[in-house]
Amino acid sequence: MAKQGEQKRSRPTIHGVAARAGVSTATVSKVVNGKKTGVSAETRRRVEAAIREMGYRPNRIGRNLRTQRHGAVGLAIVDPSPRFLADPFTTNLVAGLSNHLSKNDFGLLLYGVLPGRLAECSLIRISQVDAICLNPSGDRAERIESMRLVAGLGQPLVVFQDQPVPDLPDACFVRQDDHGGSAAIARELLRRNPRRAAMVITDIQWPAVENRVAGVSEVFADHNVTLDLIPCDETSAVAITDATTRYLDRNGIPDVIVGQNDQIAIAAIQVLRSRGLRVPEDVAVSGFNAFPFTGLAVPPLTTVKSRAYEIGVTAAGAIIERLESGIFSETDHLLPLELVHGQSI
Amino acid sequence: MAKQGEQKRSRPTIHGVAARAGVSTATVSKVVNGKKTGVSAETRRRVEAAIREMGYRPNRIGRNLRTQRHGAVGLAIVDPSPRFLADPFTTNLVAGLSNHLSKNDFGLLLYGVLPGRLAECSLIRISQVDAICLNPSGDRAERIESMRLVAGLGQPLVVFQDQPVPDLPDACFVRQDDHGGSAAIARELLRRNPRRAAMVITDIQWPAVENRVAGVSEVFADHNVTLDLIPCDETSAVAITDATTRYLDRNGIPDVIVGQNDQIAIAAIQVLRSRGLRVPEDVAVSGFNAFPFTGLAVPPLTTVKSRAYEIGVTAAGAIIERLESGIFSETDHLLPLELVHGQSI
DNA sequence: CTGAAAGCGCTAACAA
DNA sequence: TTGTTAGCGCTTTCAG
Repeated sequence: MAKQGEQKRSRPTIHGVAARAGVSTATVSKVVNGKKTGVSAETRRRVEAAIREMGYRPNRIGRNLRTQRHGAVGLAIVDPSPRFLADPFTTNLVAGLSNHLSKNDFGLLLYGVLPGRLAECSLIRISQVDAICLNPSGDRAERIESMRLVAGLGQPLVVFQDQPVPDLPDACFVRQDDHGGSAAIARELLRRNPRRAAMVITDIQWPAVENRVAGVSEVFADHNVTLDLIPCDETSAVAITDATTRYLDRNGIPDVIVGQNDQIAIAAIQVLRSRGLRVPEDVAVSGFNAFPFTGLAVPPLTTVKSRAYEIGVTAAGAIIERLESGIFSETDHLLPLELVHGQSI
Repeated sequence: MAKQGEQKRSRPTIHGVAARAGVSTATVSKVVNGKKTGVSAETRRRVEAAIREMGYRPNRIGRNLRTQRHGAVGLAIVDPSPRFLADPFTTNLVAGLSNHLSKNDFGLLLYGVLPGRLAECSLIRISQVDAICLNPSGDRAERIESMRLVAGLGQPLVVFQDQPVPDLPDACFVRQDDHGGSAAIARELLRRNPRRAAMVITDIQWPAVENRVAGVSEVFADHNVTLDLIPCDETSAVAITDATTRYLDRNGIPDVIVGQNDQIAIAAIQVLRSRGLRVPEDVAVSGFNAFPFTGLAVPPLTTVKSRAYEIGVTAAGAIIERLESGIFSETDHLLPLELVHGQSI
């Protein structure tokens, strides 16, 4: 007696619901999973009532074991800082990914990983997910190593922002055209007929940074504009202003300053203004990303609108489709970017 | 024949390993789980060899089903915006929570939830985590409703930033002393002998905002300082500057402007400067949060250093302990805050 | 020290 | 339409 029906204050299972509704577990399962067919309206009502009364919530583990699906996607963000969500680009990407996944009843398992420690991450070691997303950093070789490590798990892989690696078996790349975007910025800057430009960039090697530098240097090289790179720790406002100040002290004032992102551009503008220089009259400055808050810069930045949120959404869509069809129908999603005209050039 | 031993290119299971090593699954399980006792050295070696040769990795789901543990914690962030990770406070909290959880081999399942839609979230509908964290918003009644909804699930609950609700059974509150911090800010502002103050706040009702408003108003009320509230959409720089501008046009220039956070304070400073007003000479301005990048403000903000990352870490610690001991040893963690002296007051 | 066996909660054939 | 049943991969008694 008192074996199944009288469950002893532990959480109700499908058996308890079945007993209460006077049906079999199979029927409850059909109702829970919204199967349209195979259950009479009357039975369905009884089951739904039992579910409500008992506060039954299906246990995902049982379902997972049976279906061999986890209903979750993992995201590893490789970042040297424990504050791996500091950049608005990343947070917008995560929001887009998470929202679109949960719309399809997938969860997002979030991991920040220090460079070189990917293999130790519990996402790789133990967590079971249906697909893994990777936001790699470091130089291209390190990034490829990360991708291969994850690809070796034999799970669908989505890589953000990096150039496709052709021989990864079950992988998909989702990125925006940072190269084209920064080339557009550079062309805009050419109107100032610059002779010398400085580009302030992070000292972390993100693929996006490489592409933005490449886009700018190619355009400038074609027009004999010298390009100096100023690397710094972009997470610290002081570090940016210090590095910029040091550059100006040593090299004099360039004709244009290219910010690798808007925060950097704003910091550069601060430095210039503190020296009594006017933007854009004396020095033109450009940003990158155009997230809402950077609209506050004075003067308004000429920048490029990044599409981080859409990258997340696109990735989620690709994963859902891959999981349903068994294959990534498209393995390289490249989102085009557009210039935002401000008054800083 | 060919039933268990010859597994057909799918991942090896504990049965395959057992067959190969010529032992039972129970023995393999002991070896896999590092049980020190109950397995002879010789047997252990054979099993380990089989594991290596077959590249066996235990399936987490099977283990979970048996142990009734999910190895994951859920976080629901209630936010009217789909960009639920826009605020640095939230992202720091998430980073701290995620990092400390994964250090203990727990995953973090992240959900952005629209107000009033919590019940529809799969985190709530389906049992898939060992504990739930809630970052509530809305007015106190709505927040309490959210808490009760989650608490009704019978899972350990951690609530961020809100005032404790005494009768929630298995819950723990983790928050910082926004009230005390903003009172400190207000006392600092009193040095300017203000008669009238304006506080620019978000139009979303976060508990932190309530506390910050309360801390400021109490101090000001004691000293007969009028306090006007200026609500606006803080995610948009333009909305902040518009609301502030409108206020100044209608009410004239207050003696001090209290920003509910640093972004808002910076926007307010922009507005004041564009009118030729000096900060702090003509108007004192204060911020809140002191995340790295806001050090860039001119003049440097007088603000309060928030401890979002530590809130996340504290919550993770509380959850781990709760899961091990069966009870939250402390149900209210209140982190003290400190003033950061800048030059904006 | 080792193995047989009983499930953990759920789904999906298949049978009725 | 509904129920019976056989597992999914694993851990854990308990008996040998």
